[in-house]
Amino acid sequence: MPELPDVELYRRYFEAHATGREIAAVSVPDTRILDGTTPQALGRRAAGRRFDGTLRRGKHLLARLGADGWVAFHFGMTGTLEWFEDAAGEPEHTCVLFDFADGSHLAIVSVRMLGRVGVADDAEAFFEDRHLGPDALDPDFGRAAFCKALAGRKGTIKSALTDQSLIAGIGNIYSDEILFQARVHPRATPAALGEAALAELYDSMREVLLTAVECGAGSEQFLDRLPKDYLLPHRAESERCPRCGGEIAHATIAGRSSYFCPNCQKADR
DNA sequence: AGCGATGTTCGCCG
DNA sequence: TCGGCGAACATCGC
Repeated sequence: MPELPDVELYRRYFEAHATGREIAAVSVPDTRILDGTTPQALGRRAAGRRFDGTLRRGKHLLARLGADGWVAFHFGMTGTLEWFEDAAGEPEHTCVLFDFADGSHLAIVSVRMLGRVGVADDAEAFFEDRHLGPDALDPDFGRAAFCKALAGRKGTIKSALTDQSLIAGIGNIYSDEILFQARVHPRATPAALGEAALAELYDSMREVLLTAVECGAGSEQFLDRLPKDYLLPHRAESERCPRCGGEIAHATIAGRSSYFCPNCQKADR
């Protein structure tokens, strides 16, 4: 699940449960998730300190340890955060575990091991190292910057939207929803779309991501809460378009499984 | 049993 | 140089 809306909700969850608690110890039941650090280094950096703020850019969540830098989380395809009070509540597949001094815990859970946990001294440098573009919801990333970022691209609009070095935060699921809402075919090219359609696509991008956060992306009731004309609940084989009733098409585009409505979504608008 | 899955990265190719 | 593509990573569920 973790694309921008999911990670934004993880960030809020982290703020609600982990921020402010004194960290007594850090353990790493599965070190494969560590990226550029060791259990010892992570423990030295965090033990005895408190998380005092969070920062999200795209799908990366960073948690600040005062002047001692950051712990960086990336959730891959299946990673989650889980805070719990009773030690017996430790989830399966816990890779990193923060034990707080008050007896509660925060688990970083990753079933498929595609997530990453690292440390950083400087957040901006961390993002630069990863060639991460501006966050899709960054207020400073406006229509003009969006159009400029996409305009020169030769490939499909879908590959551009999901390129984290161009715009950070959009993955396979939300690129499909954004294109559906903008009525743009995933194989359209930025050049064929032109400035006006790209500007509309920008509006759809913001609207979709903000709506997904508001509706509680990833929660059980999420699909029911979404507006009636959203593709997400119908993003499957032989489903019907919530707008025109036509059959949803499935194709591999930009190397990813893509769902769209061939009737509503056009390559040149 | 086999295939595909919300992500990222790398090598190969046009 | 750019972009598409497939594989790899690891595991689960249909």
